[in-house]
Amino acid sequence: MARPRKPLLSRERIVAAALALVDEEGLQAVSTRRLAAELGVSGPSLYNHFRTKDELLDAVADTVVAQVDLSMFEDGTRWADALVRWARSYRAALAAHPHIVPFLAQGPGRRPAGLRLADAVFGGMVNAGWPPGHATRIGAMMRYFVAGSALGSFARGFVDDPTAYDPDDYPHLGQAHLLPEHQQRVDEGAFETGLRALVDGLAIQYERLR
Amino acid sequence: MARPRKPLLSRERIVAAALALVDEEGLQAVSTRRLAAELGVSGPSLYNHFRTKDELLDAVADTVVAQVDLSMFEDGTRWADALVRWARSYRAALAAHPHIVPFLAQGPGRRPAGLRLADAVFGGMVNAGWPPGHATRIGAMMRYFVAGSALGSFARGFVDDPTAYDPDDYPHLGQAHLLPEHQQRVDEGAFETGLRALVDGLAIQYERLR
DNA sequence: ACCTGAACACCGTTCAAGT
DNA sequence: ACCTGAACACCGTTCAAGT
Repeated sequence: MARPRKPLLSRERIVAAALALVDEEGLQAVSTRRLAAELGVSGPSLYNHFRTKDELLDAVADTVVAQVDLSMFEDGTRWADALVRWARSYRAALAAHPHIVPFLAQGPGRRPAGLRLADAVFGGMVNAGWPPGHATRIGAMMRYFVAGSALGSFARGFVDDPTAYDPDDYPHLGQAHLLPEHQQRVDEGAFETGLRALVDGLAIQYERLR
Repeated sequence: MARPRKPLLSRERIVAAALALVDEEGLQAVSTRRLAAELGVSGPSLYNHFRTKDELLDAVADTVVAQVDLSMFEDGTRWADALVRWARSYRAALAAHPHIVPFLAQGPGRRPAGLRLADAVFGGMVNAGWPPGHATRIGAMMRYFVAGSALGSFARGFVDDPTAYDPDDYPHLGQAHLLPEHQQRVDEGAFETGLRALVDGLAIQYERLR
């Protein structure tokens, strides 16, 4: 076939196919050959659009982070409410694509959407009266919490098998085998509880600064 | 060579070598052939001791989690102080081996040390008077925060290059290029700030239960 | 510029063969 | 039981060749 008159691929098409594959079958399913096959081309074709597979995954990660709503840092919302709304949007964006989170959580690097996110939360906190050092730590701790919550379900981390929890070894885990079936309620409840606690705790620190 | 009179390998030796390799060169450096070479044997030999590479990594993850101190849940420490001490030990254990965290954060599964940890924190919170549902959420949210903080440095996620942060695009990131060189202070400060906020926020919820 | 097949140096895992 | 080499079906990436 060689070069077609109209390109078969584009960065956008490749990223979309890669994200679909990550979501359906996990990060390890994304091989250059497999991804190329989904797109109807041969493996090396991808290297006309991305220099390495890592650069491709960077682009995938950035489209996920680009979904996070940042408007609350510029529309006059008070800082504590802004953090809550932002954290929910941030978690929703990441939890929709959990298999890319380990990759994405390595930091923004040079990814534009990651940097915009860091810029927005830092700027929002500074404008709300937090000293820069505190603003940095708030951005960091929120990323810890959100990335950790999207990285893997707490509830689904337990096996769905009562015999896995010997009462002699684990006296308090008698109900743990029920966690997987309540996955969404447990994980969202824990996220909301933690988010509430984090923001309440920050409010105490904010008062001390006055 | 075939079978030696005394086994060349053991699960313990394999796990120790794998952990060293993960720490020095990252998870992707741990291939069966490479690991076997470090141990002076051929690749397939590992399959006499572990059924799959994943089972081997499970064992590596479990030795890391086994380092976490759980004594504060049984020595009469009050719940809030116990959570703080536990979280610090938990984070220290994971942050010492950051490359295994994405694997480990998928949940305890059937790993004994992971289950002991879940059992201890849940039992500790229930014994302190938290209702079981709250105790579950506390365990989950602490895992989110600790795993997220150990998964990747916040500070090192930024590139060490002033020109990477165009003021037109990122008006508040003028100092971001300095973050990597203060990595430890920034990350530990953010962890301590977040931990304080989480526990203070939980204390408010605890009061409401009375 | 953008695709191809061939090639290189790797993977995880299975298996028959050796002691 | 526990090691080996050979083999299978994969990897990421490079590169010369094609239009």
